[in-house]
Amino acid sequence: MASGIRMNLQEFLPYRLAVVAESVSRSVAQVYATRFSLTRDEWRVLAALVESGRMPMKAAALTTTLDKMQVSRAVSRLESAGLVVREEDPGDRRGRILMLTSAGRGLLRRLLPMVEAREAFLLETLSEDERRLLDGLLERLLERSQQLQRQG
Amino acid sequence: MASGIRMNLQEFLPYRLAVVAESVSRSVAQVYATRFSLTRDEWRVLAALVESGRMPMKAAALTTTLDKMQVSRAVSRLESAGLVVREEDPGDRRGRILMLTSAGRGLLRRLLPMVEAREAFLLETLSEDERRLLDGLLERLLERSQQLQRQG
DNA sequence: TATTGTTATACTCTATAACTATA
DNA sequence: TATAGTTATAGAGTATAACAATA
Repeated sequence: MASGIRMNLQEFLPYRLAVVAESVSRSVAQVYATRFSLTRDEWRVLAALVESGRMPMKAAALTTTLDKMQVSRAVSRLESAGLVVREEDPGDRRGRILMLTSAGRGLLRRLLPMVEAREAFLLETLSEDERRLLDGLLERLLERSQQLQRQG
Repeated sequence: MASGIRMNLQEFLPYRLAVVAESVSRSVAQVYATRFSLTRDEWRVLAALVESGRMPMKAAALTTTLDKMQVSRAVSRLESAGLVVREEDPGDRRGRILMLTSAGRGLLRRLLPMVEAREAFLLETLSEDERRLLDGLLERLLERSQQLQRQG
């Protein structure tokens, strides 16, 4: 072509990944946002709490890959909605521990099956081998992209 | 566990995809945002113009998966920066045709090698077979997620 | 001195829709 | 009536940093 430069956006991996991730994200957000009035950050914090029902805020930030400010704000809203409470951490009085309330557990009991049904629908088209492979490929891409970000 | 409900956020596909896509996106944005002061939307519009150097705005919206408003704003900024111009479409006077300026082409000639080097670094860890497979898996996930979004 | 969590601020992005000019 | 593009506006999300309490 005239310009002597090339680029096909459609085949550019970062673009493809962004488009797919955004579409997948929207398909799940339809459940937690539209039907349960949760933001993505609130949903992530709740999801992090499913396993044990309690977690230090610091740990919630790590497992959700949100920063402390995003967690702090999401938790404020969740607490106002009566879905979680914050209590003091006796081991480190700077920290606070998040706990699901029974209302929070109730919401998750209704929400999780819907969200997991959507994930199952997405995964239906992939064989077991393909799922494992996808997982490994994503992991490698994550590591490489983090390496690029560190080197600036 | 006490709650009788389960969910491991780390293994939840929509979450994993979002985390990887965001990290990959940031690793590329370091180039176009930090070094060339472009937003993601501006970068996408420019990338769409690489192949032929000109394109109707409507087509740019389709190939970038941005909506017409996002394209309109990105193009306004790109035009202020002297990187593209809009001219009338003689075939349909509602439409306008985007054209790269020589400054735009010059910027792309400097930017593309850097961006493509990053993509190459990301892809280095994948074999040819794995790249093809990843592409197919992403395509299937995209279709399925669009299906979920349509059904609401 | 460093860390946890909160708050403030400014900035960007997003969603919706009204508006114009054409078709 | 419908479409291409622009503009307006309000709401969400993001980035940075200052701050209080504690380690």
